[in-house]
Amino acid sequence: MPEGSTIALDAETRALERPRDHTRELRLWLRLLTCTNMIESEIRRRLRERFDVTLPRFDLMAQLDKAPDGLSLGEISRRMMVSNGNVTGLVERLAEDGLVERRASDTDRRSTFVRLTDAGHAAFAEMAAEHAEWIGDLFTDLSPEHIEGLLDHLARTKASVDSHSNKGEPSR
Amino acid sequence: MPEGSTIALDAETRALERPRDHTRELRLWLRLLTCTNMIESEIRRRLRERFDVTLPRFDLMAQLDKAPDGLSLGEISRRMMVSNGNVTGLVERLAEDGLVERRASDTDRRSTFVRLTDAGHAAFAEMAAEHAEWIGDLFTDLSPEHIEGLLDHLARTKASVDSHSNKGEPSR
DNA sequence: GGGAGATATTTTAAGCTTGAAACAAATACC
DNA sequence: GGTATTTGTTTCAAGCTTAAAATATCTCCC
Repeated sequence: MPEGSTIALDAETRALERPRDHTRELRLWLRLLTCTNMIESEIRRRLRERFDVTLPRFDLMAQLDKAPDGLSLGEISRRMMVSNGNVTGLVERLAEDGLVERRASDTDRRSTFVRLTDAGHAAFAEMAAEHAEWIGDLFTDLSPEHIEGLLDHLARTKASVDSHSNKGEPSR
Repeated sequence: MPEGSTIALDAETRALERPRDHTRELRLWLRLLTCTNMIESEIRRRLRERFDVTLPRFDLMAQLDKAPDGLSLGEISRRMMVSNGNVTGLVERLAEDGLVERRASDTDRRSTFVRLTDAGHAAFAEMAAEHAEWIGDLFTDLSPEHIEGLLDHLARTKASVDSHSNKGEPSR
């Protein structure tokens, strides 16, 4: 019973029937998820304990802090990788607390721009400083080489995921 | 003005006042989060489109699939790294769909065990097969060496995060 | 055996998140 | 110029998620 007895079409058929083994890839995905979840939970917990703020609120403020001229809701949504409707509610609650302010766009009447208020800037500056310490703290045991290696590996992982995601290609 | 003129105590004080630079660590955290979010969104989207199921439901079924004898709610909560109350509701909804069944523990009257029904096993098997393909697909561009390297790096990252998290140390 | 504390689960209120539907305004194209 | 499509946002219903408080049961230890 020689191995090469199947013809080309059979090989293709077999590829459909007997998928490759993805054990290592699954393991990698699981570990990536576990790492991220651990860090995220810890940051979330500390933000709540220390500043009584949620992670999504902090993330949104971080986006605005990097954009002094403000951002449209859609741009925030893209950068945070969350749905539009989500941002609407988040901004609404932050505005209630006086941390952000909304302003209609001059050029596009559909669009609303959001930016941090002075109070928002001050609050974020205080949180961001501690947040950076926490991250440094959690990664304390990692050498600079380890960090650079990971950054590189993740960049290539991101590229692979990116080019094999079916995102944004609905009906055409 | 020689550099070494400060005494030991000053060095320590200065360390408190001028925190180290955590730019690289922050960048790493951001990239880790982005990678995970991209993959998670894609998997979430495919699970919904293909099987009309949510990611948490899939994750819970995956835990039960690995434990033929069933798991207590608390054990599920630990393994999924989510709150107890979350699992209560998730199991409730899965039970309504006939995918899992609950049974009181013989030895501990506080505890409930959950396991997949036959329908649950069948449904999960179908989803898991495709899910594995998706992960393999997203990671297609990564060499085996890349994957192993990442697994190792992440394991050490996890260890660092683990030992610097203040989890589960309330009072005392 | 009885009380103190630990453990397993549920309930609750609040907030987060999503996808889909609905609108409104801008842009493209004929 | 007028229609068709795209783009920016909001609304909605459903589900997810959490922390904290409440309940019930178990275990330890004197």
